[in-house]
Amino acid sequence: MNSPDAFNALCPTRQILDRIADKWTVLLLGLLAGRTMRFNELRRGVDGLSQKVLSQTLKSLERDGLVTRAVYPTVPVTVEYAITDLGRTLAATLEPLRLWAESHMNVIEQARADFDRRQQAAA
Amino acid sequence: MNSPDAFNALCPTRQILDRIADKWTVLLLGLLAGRTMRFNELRRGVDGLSQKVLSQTLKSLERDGLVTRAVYPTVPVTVEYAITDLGRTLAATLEPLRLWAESHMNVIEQARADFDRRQQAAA
DNA sequence: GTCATCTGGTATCCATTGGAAACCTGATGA
DNA sequence: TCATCAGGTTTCCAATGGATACCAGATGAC
Repeated sequence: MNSPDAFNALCPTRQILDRIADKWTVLLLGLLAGRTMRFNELRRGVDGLSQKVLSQTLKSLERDGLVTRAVYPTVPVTVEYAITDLGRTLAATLEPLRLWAESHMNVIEQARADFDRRQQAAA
Repeated sequence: MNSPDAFNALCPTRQILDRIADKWTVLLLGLLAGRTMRFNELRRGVDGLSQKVLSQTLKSLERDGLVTRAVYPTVPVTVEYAITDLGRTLAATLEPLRLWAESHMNVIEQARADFDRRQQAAA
């Protein structure tokens, strides 16, 4: 048995990395790490996330054992999504990513402006 | 000026998160954190990454100030990509992600098998 | 009685993206 | 004279993404 290696396209970790290195996953697990939430609540919490993609993303998170899905036969139906212990370990890994983006926003925007100006000058 | 918030679709951090939460970015910065590398060297290092996408990804990493690109007029031409200090802070944030994928591979695969079996049983 | 509303989805359609493969330049070696 | 190298760009097709419409089933407003 070979050791896991995400640099190898055939290693299962590659596909796992593909799923977890995803902006919607980062944001959804960020919310669910705080508390259990309902479908439309998640949708409202993550601006710009369509119903279709939310549904797909939650399904794959559930399949991977990162969240659980509970249906309550109320009217209208209530569906609650909760993070699992495994999901919590991933959320702890993903949170720094969101925080990095937020704290380096200005530096990145400056770098982009500089790059674009150089490109402009070269043309 | 509002504080950065990746949950808001219009915040620049959302777009930044979209770029950094990407499997190719994780793997490329993982390699470049080790040492400066050439174009085809990176391609060989990241199995399954096409030339087109490598070129695009490197270009956006350069624009964001995460890597630098140096061209040497040898024959054939030599192009070296090096990580920047800013890129190094991101690489440090992304590495745990790759390690998480590698260390939880078995748990995830087990969860998937369980899920699929339950789905099968329900059908 | 009838219509609009709620939830948690699917179904459909089109635009964007991704990957595979071919092509390109320009010099060099067989 | 032809193949080869690096570092791309171009082209083509398949897969994904997002916007929108639709669905069930009950409930509340009118």
